[in-house]
Amino acid sequence: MDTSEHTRHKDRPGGSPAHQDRPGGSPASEDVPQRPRDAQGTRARILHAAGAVFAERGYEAATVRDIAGRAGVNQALIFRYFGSKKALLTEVMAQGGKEQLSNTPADRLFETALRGVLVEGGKPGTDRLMAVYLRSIGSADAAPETVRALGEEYATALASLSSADDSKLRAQLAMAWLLGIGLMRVVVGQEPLASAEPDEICGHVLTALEGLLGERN
Amino acid sequence: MDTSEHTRHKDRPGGSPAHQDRPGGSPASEDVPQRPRDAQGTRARILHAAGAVFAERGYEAATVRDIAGRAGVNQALIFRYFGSKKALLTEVMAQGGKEQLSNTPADRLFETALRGVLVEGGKPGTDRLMAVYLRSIGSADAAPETVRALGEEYATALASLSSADDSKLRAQLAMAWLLGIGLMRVVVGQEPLASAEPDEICGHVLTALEGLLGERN
DNA sequence: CCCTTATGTAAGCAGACGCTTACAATGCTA
DNA sequence: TAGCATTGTAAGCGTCTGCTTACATAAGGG
Repeated sequence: MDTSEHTRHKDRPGGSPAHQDRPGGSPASEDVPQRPRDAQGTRARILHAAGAVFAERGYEAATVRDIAGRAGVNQALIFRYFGSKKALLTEVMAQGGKEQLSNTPADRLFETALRGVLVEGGKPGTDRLMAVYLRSIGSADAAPETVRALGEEYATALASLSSADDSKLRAQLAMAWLLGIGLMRVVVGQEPLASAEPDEICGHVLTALEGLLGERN
Repeated sequence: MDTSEHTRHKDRPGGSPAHQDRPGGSPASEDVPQRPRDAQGTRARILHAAGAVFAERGYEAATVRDIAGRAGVNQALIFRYFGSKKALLTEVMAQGGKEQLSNTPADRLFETALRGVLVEGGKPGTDRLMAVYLRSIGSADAAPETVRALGEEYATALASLSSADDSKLRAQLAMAWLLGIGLMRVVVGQEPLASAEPDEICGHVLTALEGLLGERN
């Protein structure tokens, strides 16, 4: 069928040996103009590119050749640094997952996460972790496990807000809503949900969940 | 190293030439004991097998060889009857999608759909249409389109319950919750959500959504 | 009976895939 | 300068994929 559809970054054209300068807005860019043999930098570039490709195509449709091409790196390095494609996905998912959890008080956690989905999910600039989750959840078995583990922690934190005996179930229902909204916006793109203002969605959802999460019983 | 990750149904084991009689508990089995050249029956068997395989593995991970094997049919027939793997998915998704919509009054629609997800989604016996949606939504571009179209109709019907000016957005939020719950139960399998009683979940969700869907403003 | 059409089968094609291997640079240290 | 581990590269291996082709049956009609 298609075989084409996405731009094939063939390879570096001529004899120029591989280094292609700093790609630009790297974080806290050192003054070092060229670092031709930088393991950490290469690892980071691979991780970043992998996040982007997984977010765009999902785990199965993404290829290590695509990732290597986007990172400007030989694909053999992916296996040197990460071992396998699956391990790469796991690493991508693991990075940055728990930061929000430890930096946010429980009673602000849900709204923060929801706004994260609403804002971060769509823009191509951000790391789009949620898109990786949503697009890969059906295929790779690593994805459901990671989502389950991460969701477990969110739900536990969220459950502490309610003293109901089924507080965990309630918290998981709230998390499920969050995921569903992300799915509809990012992957399905259903209107008017996909273009609605985060504030409006937040208002509706938080109002509806008031009883579920906050009630004394 | 593994490269495999999921059980590979290698191929038909021995020299036995692929025929393998009527598998037994086929749905509403006609009395016809053997119909060696039955186009409609073959088509139906392929569709049924495709639904099962797509539901279990998702679109990308499912192979036409798997589907053909499960249907007890030569894989070339899949392309004769459906043209392509993607067209097969579309057909699988299209079947039975709108029946519920036309058979259910709007004010019972959401609960009916929700219970459908909660009951049908898990059991391996049923056709598990929801599982196909959830597992394939990230990969095949046919899936998001179908989900969007179907969700559009559900949301429109649901929106008629509210006279709010953003009633459609509200309805889509409700549908998103439904999808998210299905995702968490069927694909992720997060406990205690995955094993919770449909009645309990229904109660929580319907209570929370009362204001969203029913309110006069 | 042959001819045509519908149905099923066996084999394979061309390409993409994850991953490996053999080897060239590079930098560090002694 | 020699030795060595680290980092990067080119090429390909074996397998799987969706899909096609050439051919075997079966039914039906003249």
